[in-house]
Order: sequence, then C-alpha cells, then structure tokens
Amino acid sequence: MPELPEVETVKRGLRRLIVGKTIQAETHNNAKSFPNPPGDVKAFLVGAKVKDVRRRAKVLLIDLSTGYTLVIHLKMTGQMVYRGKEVFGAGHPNDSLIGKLPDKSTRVGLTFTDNSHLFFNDQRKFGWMRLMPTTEVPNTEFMKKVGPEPLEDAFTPKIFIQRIRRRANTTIKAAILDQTVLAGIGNIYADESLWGAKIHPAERVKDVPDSKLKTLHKEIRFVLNLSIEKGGSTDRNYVNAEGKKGSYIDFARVFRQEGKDCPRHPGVTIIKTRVAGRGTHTCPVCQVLKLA
DNA sequence: CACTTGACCTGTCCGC
DNA sequence: TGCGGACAGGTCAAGT
Repeated sequence: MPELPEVETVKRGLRRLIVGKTIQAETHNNAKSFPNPPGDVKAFLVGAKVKDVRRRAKVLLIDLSTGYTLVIHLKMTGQMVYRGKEVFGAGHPNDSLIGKLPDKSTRVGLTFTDNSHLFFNDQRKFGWMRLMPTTEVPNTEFMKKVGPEPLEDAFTPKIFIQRIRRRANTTIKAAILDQTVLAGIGNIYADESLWGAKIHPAERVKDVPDSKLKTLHKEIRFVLNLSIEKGGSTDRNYVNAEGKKGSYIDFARVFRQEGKDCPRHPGVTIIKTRVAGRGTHTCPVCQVLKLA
C-alpha cells in the first residue's frame, strides 16, 4: 500500500478538505470493504460531523462528532479521493490518475451536506474501512501491538536497536517490514533505507552490528521525511486526497531502478531479486551479503 | 515462540 | 490478438 508517507499525505489532504463537514449519505457495494451493519451507518455515520483526521502507522482515522471513528486501511491499492469545489475533477490539466468518480473500483462513497464527496476506491479489495467507538481504537489488537512511529522524537536509535534485536534470526528486510518492530515501513522504504545504510536486505539481524543499525535508523527517517515532502510515491496507482500522484519515485535510488546505475557507483547496475517474499532492489557493490 | 509461506483480489505486462 | 503465468506498494492465518 500506501506506506507511511502516502497515508500521511492523504491525512493532511483530508484534514484540509473535510474537517467540519457533515456526512449526509453513504453508499457501498462490497461488504468486505465496509463490514459494519446498516444500523451503525445510520446511527453513527450519517449526520455526523468530521472532527479530525489522524494517522497511526498505515491506518487512517477519521474522528466523528458521534464519538465514532472511521478506521481505514488502504492496503495495496486503496485510495481516499475527495471531489468538491476545492478540487478539480476529470479534465483538469494536473497529473491525476482519477477520472470520473465514482468508477468501477469505488467501494464506498460518502456525500457531505455541501454536496462534495469522498470516495474509497480499491481495485484489489484488500483494503477496508470500519466504524468503531473512538475510545476503542487504541484497544484493537493492531493498535496494541504496532511499533513506534519512526518520525516521533521518542523513536531513538536505542529504542530501534532494542526492538529489532528481537528478530535476530530473520533478514533485516523482513524485520523492518514487521509493523510490530516499527510502524509504517513497506517495500519501497525498506529498499531505499537499506541502500542508504549500505546493508544487504538478506543479512540476518544478528549479523548486523549496532553501528549499522544506527545508520539504518537515520536513513529510515531520512527517506520517510523526504517522501512526505514529495507527496509520497506513486509506483502504480497511489494518489492523494485530491487524486494527484506523489513524486518520491523520481528521487528513488534503488526502488524500481533495476537496470539503472547505482547513484554511488556509475557503471554498476541496480539489480532486482527476491527477499522476504518481496521484490527487492539493491546495488551489488554497496550492499554485500556477508557470508557467515 | 520465531520464522516462512500462501491466501486474499484485480489488473497489467511479458513471452509464446 | 489471445492465453497462461508471474507479479504488484500489505497483512494475516496457517504451516514448519
């Protein structure tokens, strides 16, 4: 999915666009995408005013005046796209991937009382949204076990090293993708930060010295901050709340750069392999797997 | 318990 | 052009 920078970008857009608006109507066409019973929708969603939009890990939280929160996970192909007078629709000369909405991958539609709309689009139907009492959100299994936010001050190198050492025998890539170690890293920023720290993704955590983990901690924060600045990564179909693409991919050093030169080593080609079951991009010169 | 693999879906791309 | 297979940014349940 959308990883931390993409969800953060959507959150910031929605904050600007929908806070203060009142939901007038809801439609959905797929029970998996929005499993709440119709009674919940009528009692806690329709007629509610949007109080705030938050993010924890890769989860988007829309707090409502009814004391309920819309909890949303975009997974691989989810999009939350707003259409209203603040945002131009199809035909506007921006780089939008979104044409006329709703379309065939629209799973949920919300209409506000000013006749603007918020669409939950999700081609692969892995994503979901659900209503629950705001006070219950921190008590969900996911929220109880998810790791720290990597961009908060409390996420020190010491905390990172302490938490990742629990995954001693797995690969470093699998460990940083593990949401219980730290929140928000996905395949793009795993590859980008490991290249930054000059660590081979298949290295076992126990074989990575603290000094390297400290560098990795710094690189994780660097790539996540840079990506937020660029509005996230659009590799396939990610778009922000206005339906626009992110531009981090233009700055990517290894992700989706197979066949191109490593920025550190002109003439050395970035290769694509498979680590932790995921497509993995590395420079064969900067990232050497130590043979135990 | 730690770790790995397959399943969940739809769409696209690549080779034959 | 058509068809089969691999692959795609995430997470979990089930397996070893």
